[in-house]
Amino acid sequence: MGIYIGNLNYDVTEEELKAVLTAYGTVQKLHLPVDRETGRKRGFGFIDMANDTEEETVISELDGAEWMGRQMKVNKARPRESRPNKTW
DNA sequence: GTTGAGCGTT
Repeated sequence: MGIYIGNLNYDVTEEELKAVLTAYGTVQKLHLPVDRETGRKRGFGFIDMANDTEEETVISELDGAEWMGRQMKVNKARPRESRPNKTW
């Protein structure tokens, strides 16, 4: 299970995000999705920590924390497969 | 400005 981070500043980059997360553990994966049709940032991201303990630490330390001028929402991520229905 | 990809079908 990865971690979901929402309400990010749209200008935040992967390396900036990773720099923050590294302070609480080992970042294994990091993903900042971009809108597939427009190519713009979406203001949220996903990360994977080395273990559950670090995961909990990141969530408890960063959820609701103000960063880059906005309060991050940090939580356990949901499975990717659960896609809302698209027309196709 | 809050849950990732890919393919118009894996």
